[in-house]
Amino acid sequence: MSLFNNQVLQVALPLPLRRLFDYLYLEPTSDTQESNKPQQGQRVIVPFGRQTLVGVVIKVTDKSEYPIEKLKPIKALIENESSFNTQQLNLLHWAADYYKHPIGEVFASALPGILRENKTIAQLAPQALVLSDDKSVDEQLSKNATQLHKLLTLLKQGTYTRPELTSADIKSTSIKRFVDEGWASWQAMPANVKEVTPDDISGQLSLNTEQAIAVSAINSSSASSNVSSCFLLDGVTGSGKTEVYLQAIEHVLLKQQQVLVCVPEIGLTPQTISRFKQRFNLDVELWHSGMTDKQRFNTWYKARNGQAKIVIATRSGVFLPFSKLGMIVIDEEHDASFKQQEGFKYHCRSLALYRAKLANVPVILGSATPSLETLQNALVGKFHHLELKSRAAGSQLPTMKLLDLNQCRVDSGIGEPLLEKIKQCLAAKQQVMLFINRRGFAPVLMCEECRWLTECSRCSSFTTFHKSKNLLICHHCGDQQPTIHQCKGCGSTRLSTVGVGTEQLHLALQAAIPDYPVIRLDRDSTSKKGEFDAILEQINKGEPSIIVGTQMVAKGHHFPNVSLVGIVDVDGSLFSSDFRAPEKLAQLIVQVSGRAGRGSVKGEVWLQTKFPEHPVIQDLVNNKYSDFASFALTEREMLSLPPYSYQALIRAEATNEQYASHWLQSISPHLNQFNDLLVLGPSPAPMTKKAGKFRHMLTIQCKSRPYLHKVVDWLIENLDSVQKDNRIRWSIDIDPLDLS
DNA sequence: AGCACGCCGACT
DNA sequence: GTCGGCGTGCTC
Repeated sequence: MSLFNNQVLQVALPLPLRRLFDYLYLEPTSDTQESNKPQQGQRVIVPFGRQTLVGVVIKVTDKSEYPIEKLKPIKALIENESSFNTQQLNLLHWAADYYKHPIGEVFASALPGILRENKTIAQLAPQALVLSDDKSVDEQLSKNATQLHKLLTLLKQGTYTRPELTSADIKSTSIKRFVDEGWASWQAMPANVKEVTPDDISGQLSLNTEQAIAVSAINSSSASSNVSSCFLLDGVTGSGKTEVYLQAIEHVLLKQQQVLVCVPEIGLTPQTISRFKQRFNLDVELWHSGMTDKQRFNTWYKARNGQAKIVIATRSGVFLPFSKLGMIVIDEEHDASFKQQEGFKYHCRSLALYRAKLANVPVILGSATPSLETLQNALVGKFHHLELKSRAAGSQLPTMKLLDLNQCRVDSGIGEPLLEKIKQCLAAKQQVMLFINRRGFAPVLMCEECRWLTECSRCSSFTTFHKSKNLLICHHCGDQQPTIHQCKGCGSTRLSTVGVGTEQLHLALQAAIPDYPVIRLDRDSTSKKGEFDAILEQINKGEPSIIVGTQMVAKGHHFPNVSLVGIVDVDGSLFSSDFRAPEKLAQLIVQVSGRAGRGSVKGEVWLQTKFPEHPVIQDLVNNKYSDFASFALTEREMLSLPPYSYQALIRAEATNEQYASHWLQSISPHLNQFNDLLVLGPSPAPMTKKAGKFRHMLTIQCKSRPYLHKVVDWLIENLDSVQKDNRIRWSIDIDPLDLS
């Protein structure tokens, strides 16, 4: 069957299927209709089974693997232009391939929600009020209609969106009058790309030597456009990282390019935004999940037409359609929220590095506590390491105290000396903050007498106590042993679990210290909108109180009256089944140290432990983060853990507990054909929230990243034929951060 | 993922 | 006798 001029479109649909679907594109026959040549990246409406979907054209060709007579024609091209620029198309293909994720979902996740529907970009474009050519407005306006004259004067200068008019104190009745009389009309906002001049920038701070070196290193890299560079801006709290960002950004803006600033989910605070707005008299746009569809579209639109000079975004900002991207900044680059945990499990930092390479522009990764991955890249010279070691005058570090829980009475996880200290602080009208790591909590069985811990006999990690099954399970290799009741070191029967339950802490404190409020701050207590702000406001009153929180409190918020910080569950991190737990703990400690003791009172940070002589504990108390990091890197290298190896994790989910682990077990033998792989598991993951679903996982580890990817590609290609079982839901996580 | 078809249990 | 449970299979 000949297709004449008609073409086949390979279309990516928003489905969890790792394939494209072919459709016919029938050339419009009528001469009156303008011929829209389909092209890559264009959105199309297609019939799919009984439903109608919005897809993205991936390839335009003239043949199909599928019987051509069975192909359906597309319903329509949504518009006559691609929804993605070349850089995005390249990025998204790479991302789908690297993360082994269905390409349709990858493309869908890079579109603002509203464009996943049958709507054209033009019809959604922000509307601006434009003065009509008719010059008679002046005559028709009565002299004393001051409100109307005010609007007229504005419109003679340019076009304005409704919010802009509102903020210029224009009454909506005035606007209505102009539209009704035909003096002005709403039109799709023209690309209003203004040239950035030095006048748009004000309030630069003077730099110290380290900052100046950093700024000039970054600026000279973006000056020579053929060298793309990545910088690790490694600066302690208060060392002025933001000023370095701002001055590097300034340089890029003056070249008339755009800047993307990625921040952690909770990092988008009003303080951050206002710092940018104060410095730059330009469009600073936002991009995060709390925005409405319309707001998100507007940011997307302005990134695309070049009007947005700076976009401050959470992780998905890396997909925005910048027309002239000049630099990417990833602030707090170690933050785990840059990795998406659900669905398309990409890491914003990795995609930013690739995108910057495509655009030939620099990336700045900023942190006071760089991830070991990033630090390793700096060590081997892949990233330029810029260090800011001197901190601004006036801020002093808090004192670190180790509380040996073997030496005191402990009640509900709080050692008596800490409880006393808490009471003292409250009496002195100060605030106390207590941290607890709820995530990744896995109880390890420990001997109370000699502090021996239950170890896995097959690998060097500790086993997790599963009370319900009465088993000791190694979450690293999946090995299961019956629970022991006697210590293998000294024979004692006094075995207990390491780590504190979280729920009781809040209650126990309330009971122990009834005269002061105990404020809980975590995901559970702040799920509703506005709740978080209300709690923050209460804390900011500065009245004596105890704040109990997870890591989310440590980031970005300044509580001026906190003088004591307690980290309740240090041991849980030391013996966690997650090899990254000590790294996270070290980052947390540095972060909370920046929170304790602002103003006149010198702060204290207390760490509670039953293992005061543990090398990691000693390192954390006595040394800087950089010392801890190099120690930790050595250990990772010895154990061949990331970043000295690469991991892919297969998660399987089923309604029956056995299905998932059996299925994964049957996968393992097929991996024997590949050499130099370490296959760990299957091991159980903690139960999902959805009742009745059981999850297990299998980790594949390899020293070569390309080889690991080859293996995973083979698996995906063959999983269904080799091990067909549709009672199983499986997913792949490349470079997993959360091993639970 | 949807959305159908399909074959067995407790309802008017 | 039907409504509806979710197992199975397909979508260009």
